[in-house]
Amino acid sequence: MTVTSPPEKAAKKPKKASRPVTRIQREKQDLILDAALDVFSVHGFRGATIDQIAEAAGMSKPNLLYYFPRKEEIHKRLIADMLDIWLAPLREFSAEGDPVPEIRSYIRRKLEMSRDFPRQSRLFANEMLQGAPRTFDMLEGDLKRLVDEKAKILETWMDQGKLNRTDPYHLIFSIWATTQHYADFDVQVRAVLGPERGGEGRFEDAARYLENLFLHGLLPKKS
Amino acid sequence: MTVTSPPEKAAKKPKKASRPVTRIQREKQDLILDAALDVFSVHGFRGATIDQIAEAAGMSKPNLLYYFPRKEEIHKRLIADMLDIWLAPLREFSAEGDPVPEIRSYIRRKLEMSRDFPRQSRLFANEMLQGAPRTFDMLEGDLKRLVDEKAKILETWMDQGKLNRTDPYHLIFSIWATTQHYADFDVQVRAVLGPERGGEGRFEDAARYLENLFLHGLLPKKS
DNA sequence: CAGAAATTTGACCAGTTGGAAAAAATGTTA
DNA sequence: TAACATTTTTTCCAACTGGTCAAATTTCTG
Repeated sequence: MTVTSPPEKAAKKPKKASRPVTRIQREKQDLILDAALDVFSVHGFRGATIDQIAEAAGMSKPNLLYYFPRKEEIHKRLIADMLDIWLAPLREFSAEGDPVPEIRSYIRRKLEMSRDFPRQSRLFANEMLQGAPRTFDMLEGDLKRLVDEKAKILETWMDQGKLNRTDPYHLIFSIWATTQHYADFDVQVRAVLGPERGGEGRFEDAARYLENLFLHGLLPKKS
Repeated sequence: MTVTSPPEKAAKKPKKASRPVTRIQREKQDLILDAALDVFSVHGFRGATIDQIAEAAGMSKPNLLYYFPRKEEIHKRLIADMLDIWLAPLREFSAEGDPVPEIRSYIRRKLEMSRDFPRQSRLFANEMLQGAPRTFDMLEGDLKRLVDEKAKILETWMDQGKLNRTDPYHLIFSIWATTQHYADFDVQVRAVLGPERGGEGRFEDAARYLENLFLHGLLPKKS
């Protein structure tokens, strides 16, 4: 059973000696990425269209495709940029300090990310909901290693009696979940809090509540 | 400037005396809804196609459209069904009991929902990420009222010294966030836990961890 | 300013999408 | 089983989709 050789995928793209990236290129690429973040973070990869992104970026579709030859290219780039920003707080989580300030500031930082980069959070959430088709390797690799490392730090603190003995992985999950909630479920949070309490102050309220929850729990000490 | 009268939208649909729904209708509708839940929960409304759903349901597109004349109809129905299931645990949250068993069982129940109805959770998450275009009224209405009511119960317990004084709204958010995380971010949870700890047992681990966190926090009592 | 390089545009295309219409097939029931 | 209602399939459509291509325009550089 003979088979005609499959059509070679146009080898990588020439990119002759990769030209030095002009001012216009940087500007337009940033414009596109910003617009694409708006669209992808709301509609996911499948639900977003190049036309939508081009319109949001104020340019024609072929013009956009001049900078990013395919839709997936833009998405890949956004995911990579996002992961960098997103994992920074966890990377800073250090064995040096004491658990209280360390955990407290980790929560603060993650909450600030939700406040300042909500679109990135939603982009990531969308990717997870879809089963991480373009991120799975990274989750199993870099992320797992990073979490394993930080979990060990937490366990050390538990051994030293500085923290209640508990599952360090689920501890990390619960910090992720509670902080990212304010970006991913923003509409719900606002709707439930109503106009008065749903303003910018909600992040300060959340920070105070979460610090308290994570450090002391809900039950009075002398229970 | 005269304008031709706009084309009347085909008045509602006759549905002559709404026929009594046959056996086949029920069966096929359930089949479609199940398939649609698979697709919508992963790709969101925009990202899902009728073809995909029809294929997943094992029928042709026009056949599917015979039961649900438009895509949005299916989605609307799924959202309504989901909200019913999803809010049941909160409705059961009662002022009668004591805070400890009440909160503990709320967490358990929400976690069981994430385990048993992950697709519904993701459908809801998708809707929130998109800014709740088809759910917003419900969030501001029914949901807000329900949460207001339960927040009052929590405040009563705080007044009685049975709970630490803290923000009851953010308390509810944190329970939602931590429990739904196991459905919405399932891939991530599994990837990070690895093959051994990422099995079915992860829900039991999570339940134990979360009960502990919410009741006692992370710091040892005699801090 | 001329020429080259970079950027933008308009026309186009094949495949997909949500959906309509009518004919064909299959139940249901008197 | 004939007459009727329900269900399914076939065919079709206009709009949208991701993407190509060559020509036109703009920007940069000597």
